[in-house]
Amino acid sequence: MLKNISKVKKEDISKLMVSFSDPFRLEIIDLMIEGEVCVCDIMKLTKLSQSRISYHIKILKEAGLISDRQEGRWVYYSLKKEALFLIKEWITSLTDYSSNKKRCCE
Amino acid sequence: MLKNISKVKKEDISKLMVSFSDPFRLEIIDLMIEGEVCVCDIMKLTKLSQSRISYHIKILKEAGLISDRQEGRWVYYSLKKEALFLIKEWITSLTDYSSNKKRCCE
DNA sequence: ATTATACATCAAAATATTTTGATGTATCAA
DNA sequence: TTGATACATCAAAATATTTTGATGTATAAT
Repeated sequence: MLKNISKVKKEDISKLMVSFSDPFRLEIIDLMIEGEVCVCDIMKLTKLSQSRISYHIKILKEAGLISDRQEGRWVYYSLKKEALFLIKEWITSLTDYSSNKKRCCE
Repeated sequence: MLKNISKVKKEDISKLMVSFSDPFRLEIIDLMIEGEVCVCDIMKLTKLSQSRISYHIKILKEAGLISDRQEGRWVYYSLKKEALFLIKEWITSLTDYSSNKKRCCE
């Protein structure tokens, strides 16, 4: 079972996956691929309201997917590579270990 | 942006990610790593109710993460490798293309 | 035919997430 | 010190998801 084949904790994966489960969060994540963005950037590029963006940012932050860096009045958000690698590792363990064993043949 | 670096459609990813966003679905997915399982297997191994399992199975099926095969009264569910690879490809494009560019230096 | 098993589906209730608009806080510029 | 900007947070409303228990359908065994 997965709990045994991957070092990654299920609760961590679940939270990270929640990050990706919302289309607006995917949009925000998209914007972060190119590098740091502030809430104001996201506002300009997506037409989402400020508090709405802050809400989604909070979800991403609590999942551990993004980090923040304040610079004056601005807060710059960016993707945490380590979190991306964690997911990659997890999905890799899924693809590597998942079996095609049929029930009829065991 | 991601829409340009990955062939994978954002709606597909979002739906697949929803599959992983629920801890009970993660448990069910876990059981499928070893091969096919029926609802009755999941009932025995997780103590979730039958209709509850069927509900989650439906989500996984509609996301395209699992396939089903009927054999008599039983329906066997298993992970679709192609879906797993789709996610892997997508997360790989994220890790490969995401930049550490800081706002101060552009 | 009748009954049991395996599972799907449904409607209602319970619960959780998301959105909105208002207000709060910190930083900075005039 | 006043006003503007950038963002966080909050409570209420809107919306979506999940759970439950009941019922339905197909298969198979008696």
